[in-house]
Amino acid sequence: MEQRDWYGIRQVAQLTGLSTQLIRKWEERYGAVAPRRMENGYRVYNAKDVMRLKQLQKLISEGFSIRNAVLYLDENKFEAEIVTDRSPDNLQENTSLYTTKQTQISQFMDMLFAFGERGDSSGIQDLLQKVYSQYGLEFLSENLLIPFLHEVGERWEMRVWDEFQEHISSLAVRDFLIRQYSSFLAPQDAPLFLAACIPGERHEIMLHIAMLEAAIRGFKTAFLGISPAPNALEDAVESLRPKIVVLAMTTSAPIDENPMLFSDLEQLASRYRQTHFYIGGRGARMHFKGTGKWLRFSDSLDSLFRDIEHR
Amino acid sequence: MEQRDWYGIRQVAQLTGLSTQLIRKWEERYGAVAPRRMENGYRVYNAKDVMRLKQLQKLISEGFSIRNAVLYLDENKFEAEIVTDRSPDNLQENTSLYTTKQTQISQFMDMLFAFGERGDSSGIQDLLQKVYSQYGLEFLSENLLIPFLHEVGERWEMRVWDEFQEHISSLAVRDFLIRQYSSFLAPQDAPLFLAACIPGERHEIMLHIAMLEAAIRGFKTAFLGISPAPNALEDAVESLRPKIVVLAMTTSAPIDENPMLFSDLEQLASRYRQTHFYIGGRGARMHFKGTGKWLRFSDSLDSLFRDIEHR
DNA sequence: ATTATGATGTCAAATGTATGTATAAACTAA
DNA sequence: TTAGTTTATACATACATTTGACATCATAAT
Repeated sequence: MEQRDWYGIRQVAQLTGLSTQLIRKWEERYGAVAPRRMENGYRVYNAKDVMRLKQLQKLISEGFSIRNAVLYLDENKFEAEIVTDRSPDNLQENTSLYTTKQTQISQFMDMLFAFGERGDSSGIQDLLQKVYSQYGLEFLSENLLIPFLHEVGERWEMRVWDEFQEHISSLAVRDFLIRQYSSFLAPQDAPLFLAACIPGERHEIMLHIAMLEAAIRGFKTAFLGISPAPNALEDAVESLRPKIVVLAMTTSAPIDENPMLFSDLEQLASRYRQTHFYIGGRGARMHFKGTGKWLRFSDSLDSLFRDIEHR
Repeated sequence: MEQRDWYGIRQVAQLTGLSTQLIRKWEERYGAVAPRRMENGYRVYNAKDVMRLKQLQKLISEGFSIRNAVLYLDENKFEAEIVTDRSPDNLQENTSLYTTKQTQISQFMDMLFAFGERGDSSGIQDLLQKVYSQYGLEFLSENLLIPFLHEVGERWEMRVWDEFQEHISSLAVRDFLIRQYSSFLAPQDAPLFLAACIPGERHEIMLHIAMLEAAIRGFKTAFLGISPAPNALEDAVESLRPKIVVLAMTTSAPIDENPMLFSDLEQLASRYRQTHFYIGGRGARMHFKGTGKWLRFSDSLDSLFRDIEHR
């Protein structure tokens, strides 16, 4: 999920904006987090711990005391694990101890498709919530979200599913993601992550996944939305001065409509060198051959951040 | 109302606008509420307590004394849910309260526009959250959301705002609404409320407001999304058998593209008589003259539900 | 008209709790 | 050494609770 899967207390402090002492006190007094320890006793945090701290900050900003915020999160965690038995009727849940991770994934997928088939948006969202809080975003995203969205699209194109099934399923995923990333509190001076669909593009969901990842990493996020006019992107960059701009291009349509698209963007990127411009998606992978100097291709935030570090 | 069912006195004060001292005094003197206590003696309120305090405020604003308001609520414990416009003994015209509310609204609006101006999505969402929990959806929707969205559109058309400011502001409102209504858990067998944009229509936000209202009223909600193909709506109705279908049509574009639109929909509606079909929005108000037999015009869920009852 | 009474919101003091920060002493790593 | 981590303790500020006082105002009694 992150560049690294563990953090020292100092890094956690920097990522959350909390002091190291406070992080320890929250652990001691309220059980806010439960980091593992190295042999020497040093605390070792994982990405989930960092997320939890950020969620606590968000709750505090909404009027919770830290004590109650922890209670609240723990309560919801409990609820999230009970939800398991809301499986559709035509599937009986197999809670055998011998289920491997693979079979569990395919069980989740089956449930998702069953929910989507009957247009049960909240069923989808509850399941995603459960998997998310149990296994984290990386697992959820790679093993469930992306394959699910992909096959939902397939089923629609193959006429296996009606359009409404595709729409409701996609929107359920979108709504889930929106709920997640708006539960993080980013510090005022955090760098900005701007996500936008390329003119002519209408698939926004991958961007929401990226935004959730960015929010977890401590960015403020802004979403420019579907198909903004060409100059809207420039206006936004000019005003917001984001650290990163990510553009989605899942189909070939945009390049058909405007063959100059990439060079236009490259030129825009060259004018704002404080901002890193990336383009991603299937459409971009197919057509964006020349790795531009200022506009680059990236399919995952992981590779994106690696790229930034090596610039 | 919310998923969570306990609040500290601080949050209750924030939610109701009462001071913590007053909340305690009301409890001590009149038994206004009876919160449980934590081990340390701190008060723990539940959603009912908060509701009750809000009802008391409403009664006081209508002229009741606090003492009588409590007595009134206790006497009418079972019908007290609807305490709307009951005339009190000594009704005094309190214009001061009204004007302060007016200035408060315009203050909120100013803040919203300030946030929107700098593309601060989470600023918008936090403010909406505050107003929502303090004054409820009706107030928020009528006095802030709809005027705000309206003027955001204006500013964009008048070139006062750039497109990105319009997009980010609208999306912030959308995300806020999505977060709200997905926090409602409707029972499995609740009637379904299906919202969809008419083919050619791309404004989805009003539908999200409607969905939130429906969720509050206990409906399961489903959102079919932007511009579904003509048959997608029929497929969805056929499969999901919603109790209510609401269609949004804010512009005139759809009727220009397909002059038969209304009669097509009327025909669809006539085939599913268990389902109530409504169409709303500025575009519909302008063009939908003949009040159809099965497809009807409605601009608010209030009027919609009144209409259903009188059918 | 003046006074007494009661209702109500606000304030203050005394006491305990919650929470963020600071320091000391021991230990670890580079 | 020097900087960072650990535990433990101390402390200040903010917050919660109880109790009672007080000012204001409307209403009833004088």
